[in-house]
Amino acid sequence: MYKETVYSAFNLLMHYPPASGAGQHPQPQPPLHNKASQPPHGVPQLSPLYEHLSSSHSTPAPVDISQKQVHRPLQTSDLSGFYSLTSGSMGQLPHTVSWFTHPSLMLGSGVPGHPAAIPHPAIVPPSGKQELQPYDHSLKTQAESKAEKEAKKPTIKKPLNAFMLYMKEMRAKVIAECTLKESAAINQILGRRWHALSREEQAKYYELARKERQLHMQLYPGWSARDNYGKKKRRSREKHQESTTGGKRNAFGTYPEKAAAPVPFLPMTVL
DNA sequence: ACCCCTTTGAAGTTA
DNA sequence: TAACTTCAAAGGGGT
Repeated sequence: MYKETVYSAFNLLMHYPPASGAGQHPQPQPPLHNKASQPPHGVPQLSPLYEHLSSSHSTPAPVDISQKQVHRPLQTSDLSGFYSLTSGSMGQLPHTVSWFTHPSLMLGSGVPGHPAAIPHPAIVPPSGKQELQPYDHSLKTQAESKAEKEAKKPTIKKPLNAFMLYMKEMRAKVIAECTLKESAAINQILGRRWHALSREEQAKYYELARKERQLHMQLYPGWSARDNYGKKKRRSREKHQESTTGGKRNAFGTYPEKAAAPVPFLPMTVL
């Protein structure tokens, strides 16, 4: 039973129907939450990463889920075993490890007694911390307890986009290449590197992100990005606009008018 | 302790 | 429908 679950989850991950339109630029992609939407344009066929996996990995025969009826939404527990089994070996894969190590895919919520039976990292308490000990709820009004109940609902995080996946994979490398530790500076470098990537290289991450969104949709069918709106404490809108939309985003989606924070001296290879 | 910074992209909201 | 806003990750810095 456990093995079956692991295999079916693995097959699901390995054999999502690839998108059509190979060779074009991967963006923009239509929203996947739109059920009527077509597969994204420009996303290549299964990336070399997955070809490598399907050809060399000693797994059961592939199952084409496009031909297979899915009778219920994929459950987190369906994939928990997958994570615990694969998280080690997948680290040796070429190109990237993010697909298999990304929190949204590290679905380890529930193999009882298994050392890897950790909560799904995409589902976190709203505060991101351990919950406090309960106290006397009878002292609260109904509205208060309802609000608290709502607040205690675990937060399902957004799936990572292509750039986030790229950052996750490359951050350690950039940090190793320079002495910087500050994430803001690292992210500036990663942003430049992202633009320096070829379309094919970027396409790999767009494809991963697309799969991630698909998996997220199956795991959490009713979830909407709106669910997390307002959960972060943010500074006042006025101040925020000042810093982010003081200038319009350019074609690259950045804010050219804004004075870029100086990046300390770095070797040319880093930038 | 907790928000800000900084990046891009997806998705939600507003006009 | 275009423009705008929010949130995903990360971790040092600032309050």
